[in-house]
Amino acid sequence: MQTVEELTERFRAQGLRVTPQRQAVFAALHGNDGHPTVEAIHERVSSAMPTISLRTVYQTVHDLEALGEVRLLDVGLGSIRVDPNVEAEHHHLVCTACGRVRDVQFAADQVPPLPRSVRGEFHPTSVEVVFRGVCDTCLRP
Amino acid sequence: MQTVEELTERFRAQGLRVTPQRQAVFAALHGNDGHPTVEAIHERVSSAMPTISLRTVYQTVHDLEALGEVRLLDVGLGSIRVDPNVEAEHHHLVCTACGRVRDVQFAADQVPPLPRSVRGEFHPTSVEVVFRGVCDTCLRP
DNA sequence: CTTTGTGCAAAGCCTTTGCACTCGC
DNA sequence: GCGAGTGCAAAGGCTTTGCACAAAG
Repeated sequence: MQTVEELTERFRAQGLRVTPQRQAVFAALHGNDGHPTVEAIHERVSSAMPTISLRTVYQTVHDLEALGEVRLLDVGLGSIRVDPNVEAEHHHLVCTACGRVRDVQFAADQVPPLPRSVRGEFHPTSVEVVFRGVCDTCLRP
Repeated sequence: MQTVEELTERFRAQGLRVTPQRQAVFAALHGNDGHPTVEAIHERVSSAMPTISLRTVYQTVHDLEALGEVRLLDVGLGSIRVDPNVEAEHHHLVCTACGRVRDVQFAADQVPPLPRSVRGEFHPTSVEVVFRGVCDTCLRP
């Protein structure tokens, strides 16, 4: 994801306004390699800006998604995860014990292609590989 | 998924009771190669048994999952999909236009392995590959 | 000044749950 | 009969939305 300054410019260029609240959300996500829930972003930003509402975070996150600056993941844990890593194609490891989501890269030739059996019948725009299991931290307590 | 009779026996063997409602849910799923939502199963069963409640469908579906007779998928479309195909390992094509989910098989050597970079740090129990895109039916109207 | 963003609270959607009644076993 | 299953309706998460006020451009 881009820096706060870059995002400020992109938002303005799109006719979107930039507020301190939005910049606080930008800052909370920039350089973050986690996959926070909207709630988690809200909590984090709240410490510096106690009146920010969840609504503002949801809207900012959706605007960021529309600009392609984040991806919103639904890994089946109930809440949406915000993934600020959009530069590199990657996939995910989901720990079913702690709910943490971790990125994992695939070598280009390891990304599964659409099987021949359905080529021509389905026109994919993206592939997502999700490994579910237990992370090391949860395995040895 | 197994037949209504087989499921009846398995349920009884587990100390679970078998009611006409549950058998109606079994029947709605057996031999179904779709991925209905709980709501869709409920509607379908309702035509023959108008008083069946959503609660009963949810509970039956969860019991089926506990016995490994169905898989519950969350493909990020809001509702859970019930996948009666548990015999063959397979993956999914999700049409972002109509919401339909279709099975797709991978050759054994095409299923992506956990990348070397994280081996030893994560202990997967399952891999899920989801292709998102548009199905043929939606492409040409 | 116009228009978008914000905060609050209420509503929506899907799923789960409490309770009393029913009915499998 | 005992206890799990059922139906109804209410409650629970998470996300979205209506409204009036605030503030960016």
